Amino acid sequence: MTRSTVGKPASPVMMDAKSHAAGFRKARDARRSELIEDYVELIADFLETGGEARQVDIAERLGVAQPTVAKMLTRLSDEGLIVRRRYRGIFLTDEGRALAKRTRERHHIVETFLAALGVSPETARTDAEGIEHHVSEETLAAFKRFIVRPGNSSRE
Amino acid sequence: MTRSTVGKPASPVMMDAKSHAAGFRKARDARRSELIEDYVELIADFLETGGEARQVDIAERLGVAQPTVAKMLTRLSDEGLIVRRRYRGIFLTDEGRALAKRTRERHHIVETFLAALGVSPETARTDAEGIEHHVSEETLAAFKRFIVRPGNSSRE
DNA sequence: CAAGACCTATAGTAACGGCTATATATGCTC
DNA sequence: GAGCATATATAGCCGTTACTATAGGTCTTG
Ligand SMILES: [Mn+2]
Ligand SMILES: [Mn+2]
Ligand SMILES: [Mn+2]
Ligand SMILES: [Mn+2]
Repeated sequence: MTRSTVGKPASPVMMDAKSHAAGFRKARDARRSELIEDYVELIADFLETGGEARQVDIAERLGVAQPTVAKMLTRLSDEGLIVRRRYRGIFLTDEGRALAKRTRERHHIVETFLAALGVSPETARTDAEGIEHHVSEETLAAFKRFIVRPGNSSRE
Repeated sequence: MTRSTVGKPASPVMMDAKSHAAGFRKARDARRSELIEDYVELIADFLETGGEARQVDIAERLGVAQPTVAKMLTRLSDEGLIVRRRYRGIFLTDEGRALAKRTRERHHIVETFLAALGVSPETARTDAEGIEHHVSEETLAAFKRFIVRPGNSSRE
């Protein structure tokens, strides 16, 4: 419609539509992998803290019902990230282990960064749980730099 | 590390299950409001940059199909955030406008923060689109502090 | 004012992620 | 080894967010 902007008070211009859409798309993609990442990371936690990764344990940790976990595990299994051994627990494939490693490192960096920024440990933990999935490599690098030398991150 | 037990190679302990679950729950809740926030913010952008907020425009910006927008708008309308005027575009209710304001401020702070941290404008924009929805008030305050005085964020 | 362009609505489908209820398999204990 | 407790699987439901295809309005323009 582009009605003639005569007396209008300097309306700022929106960003390029294509870039905007690309940003939203990326966020949607991240949303789709959030759960997978959390599951794989959690399973790795269980396995490496000496315990087994059983459905009931995972369900309790995530705060969801056991059948919800069962269904999700089918998806993880379909994607080749885990192996299920009935009544023996869940195990990670090589691919799953690799994803868990990356994911956990990223999670740790995000949480540590928030704490370094002055956020309380409790909030850092909570916020990191969601933020982690939307942090690009570049931003992650910036977080790392800040953790090492707070205050030296951007000023040249 | 608690290397008390013999043989076993220092298995660290997982955090409290209840807190863990609470964190996941909060992230899930945030996920449910992500879309609503993005829509309302985007509609406000359209309206305040002199244009109209039409379904086709919104669809293009978000990178989704028009019927997807139509359905989502029904939800926004049901929740009292918008008013639809056929062929005249979408308008925000008072409640919608209030949500848009909060959301946009938060978005802006997150993006500005990332840039201040040394992240490229492009990446800052992209990452902020996802991160914004998972940033608590406390973290937002920390971001603001950093923007004002980079490097002075974590001192008491 | 009629045609066509453009916008919106609706129908039908699918994947995902959650739930409850219930069936079945396994492991433990006596 | 039988019984019971526990873990897992399955069925069926729902809401959300996407899609395509298509029908139906409205606006503009020749
Ligand atoms: Mn995580
Ligand atoms: Mn997470
Ligand atoms: Mn936003
Ligand atoms: Mn967003």
